[in-house]
Amino acid sequence: MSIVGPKSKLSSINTVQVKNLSQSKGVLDNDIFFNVNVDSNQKYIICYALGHLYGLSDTKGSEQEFPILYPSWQALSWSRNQSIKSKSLTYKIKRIIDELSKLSKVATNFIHACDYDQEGEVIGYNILQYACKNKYSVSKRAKFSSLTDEEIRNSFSNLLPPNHNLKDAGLSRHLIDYIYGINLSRALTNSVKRKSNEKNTKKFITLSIGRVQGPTLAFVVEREKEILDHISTPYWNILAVFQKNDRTLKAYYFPQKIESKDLALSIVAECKNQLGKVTDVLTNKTAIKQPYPFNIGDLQKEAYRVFKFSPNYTLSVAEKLYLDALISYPRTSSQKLPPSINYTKIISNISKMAGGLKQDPYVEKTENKNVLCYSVIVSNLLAQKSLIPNEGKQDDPAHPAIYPTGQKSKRVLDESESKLLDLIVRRFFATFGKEAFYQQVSVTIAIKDKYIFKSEEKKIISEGWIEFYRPYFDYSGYVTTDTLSFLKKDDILKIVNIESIEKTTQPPPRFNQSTLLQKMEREKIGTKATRSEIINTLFKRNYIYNFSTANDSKSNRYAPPLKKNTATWSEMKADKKPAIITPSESIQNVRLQNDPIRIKGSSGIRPTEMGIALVESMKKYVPNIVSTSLTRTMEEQLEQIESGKKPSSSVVDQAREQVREAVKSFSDNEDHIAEEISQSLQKDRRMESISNKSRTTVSLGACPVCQKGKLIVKKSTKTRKRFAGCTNYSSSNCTATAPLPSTGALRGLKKICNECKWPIVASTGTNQGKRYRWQFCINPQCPLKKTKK
DNA sequence: GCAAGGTC
Repeated sequence: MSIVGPKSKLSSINTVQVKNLSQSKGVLDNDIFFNVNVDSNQKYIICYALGHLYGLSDTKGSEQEFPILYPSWQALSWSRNQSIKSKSLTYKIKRIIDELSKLSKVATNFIHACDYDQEGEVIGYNILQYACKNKYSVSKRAKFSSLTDEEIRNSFSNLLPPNHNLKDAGLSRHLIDYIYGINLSRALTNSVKRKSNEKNTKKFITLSIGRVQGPTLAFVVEREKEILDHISTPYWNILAVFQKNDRTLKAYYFPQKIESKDLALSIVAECKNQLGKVTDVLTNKTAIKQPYPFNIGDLQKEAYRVFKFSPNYTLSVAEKLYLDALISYPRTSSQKLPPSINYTKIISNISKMAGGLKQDPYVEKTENKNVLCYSVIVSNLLAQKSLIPNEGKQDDPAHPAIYPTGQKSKRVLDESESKLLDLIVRRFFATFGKEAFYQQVSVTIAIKDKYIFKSEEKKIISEGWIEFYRPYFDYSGYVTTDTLSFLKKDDILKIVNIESIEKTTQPPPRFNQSTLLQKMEREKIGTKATRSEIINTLFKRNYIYNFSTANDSKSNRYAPPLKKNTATWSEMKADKKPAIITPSESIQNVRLQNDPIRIKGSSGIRPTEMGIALVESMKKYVPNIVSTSLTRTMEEQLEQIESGKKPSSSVVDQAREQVREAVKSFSDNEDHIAEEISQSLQKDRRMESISNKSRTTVSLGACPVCQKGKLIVKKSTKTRKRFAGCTNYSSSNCTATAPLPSTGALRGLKKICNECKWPIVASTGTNQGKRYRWQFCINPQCPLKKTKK
């Protein structure tokens, strides 16, 4: 038998030729096992894994003392923390493990054919050890990197012994991440829990930190510090408007940035009412290369840019498209498209799938004639002499870049799915297109032979691939009609207007989800498949939040107190314990800072007070965990394990020792840490409640029970569902409540029910895609409702 | 239940 990695691999093994499955019917689960003939006299039963089937866990039953330094491998289907969402996955894992252990009893040989990398080695190792009962050392290893017939056949006829070093490196990675992550997360959570027990506040939160979470959060905190520390300094530009005959053009004084106002004003005065002379007109033609095919990171960045999809959302939508066989495997880092995927076939298939289908949203859109529909692009491409994609440097041992399969969808895709698929299809087309060109005109104008003004503009002169990618190409920075090329050298121009413009230096921009992801990629933390998830975790933990400035039309979301010179920030600089803020002071701060205009910098991700407090505490007590150096040194050591220069035990023991020390310094300073974090937590909560109050509450009408309060829409802290409750709940214990529909807009109608006097409410709903409105008495006990029955 | 890493 042999075990390959993900199920997606089987489709390529299929190309080796999957033999008739009937012979195994009734014996083997055909969903899981495949009978394969690799060469004439060898038969294999092939099975796929679903990523990891086993995971590290606090050893069952025996409660290990904290910190947990010796976790053990358990089947993932047994672990308790499976969310409802992944129940079917848990079930599948269980089935695969069961089937594998049954089959392993009668198998004669074992071949490990997962990805030939650390994680792949561990996946297969665990299956061979636990499901098949200690078969790793007797197993053989198939090593192939590209999934071609030839390579797979080759690897099966040249099987290798298992790579113990690779396996050890992989197991160590798991152990180190677990030991650091679980123990420090628990230490954090517990310290805050103890603190809140003291104060008798029952609210309980989960905190977490890890090798990737830590540095990622630190990136956001450091950037925020840079922004708030930024001192704006003024500088000046000089803008002149020149005229020749009836045409005008704008040009900036060069060098553009002028540090002193006096200098700027004197230049303006010198140039006023003078004539300008064109000293140079330069015309350049530059190519705009075709884009690379998408890997997952590039897709996430592009989908963020054009649709504002979060990276995590993009991955989830791409996954759906993949499971429906509309695109290839999305979790890839490759920017390459091997010819074996058959470009021509895919391209012509896309043309077939186009004909007015959902997949080609532009086919009949008359309002946007500039966007080409698939069939036009396809005939365009097929008419080309050759089809060669413009590939990027990045590669992936296991998968090619993301490409559309050209298959028709069997179901109606929702809006996001259609959008993402269209993006992938057009990107795929674009990589095969012709180079585009723009023309750049640069004009230099001199006044009194002394003052230089420059103007330049770019115009696309040959669209090439951009034609295919039109709805998504970023045209900003290009002009559609040029305003400069009419100029010739030695032309004399009149100055129509000249003025100095005051500007100020700007702090660096805040990260958004896309740029944070790029930062993680650059720093090489996390993996292609997990980065976006980790950003999501930081949001979930309330370490970071999206902040929009007043300039953004979108919601002015809750902005926690963060201002230079508040206790937290001065503390950050002085590296000492924060001063206690008196309630009145902090409320004032809150009000001031809740006004988004008061917060410096651009829209984007900001750390919450808790996120800042966490990074600051960790910097003091476990600096490793918020620095990329942990990943760096870990990777160096894993390499040494892999090359046999170091035993894994010494590396893992070192991690154990470090965590033991960290946990100790943590408990020695627990009071400080807990104090800082719970204070920050309270600040964040206060902010949230203030911003909740400032957010418009939806009033449904007067409370019929206490007659004094109003019924408003509230959100249950437990179920997160909304319900109607009385505003006097906290002040005079009015417990009037009523259930509300979970979706749709709600509005009080200022009408009351004739029968029970409860408010009548209007709501909107959708039924089979159609919107409708309805009105109802919200009292669940209304007599009218009973008589109807 | 907390990590990070696979994947349906």
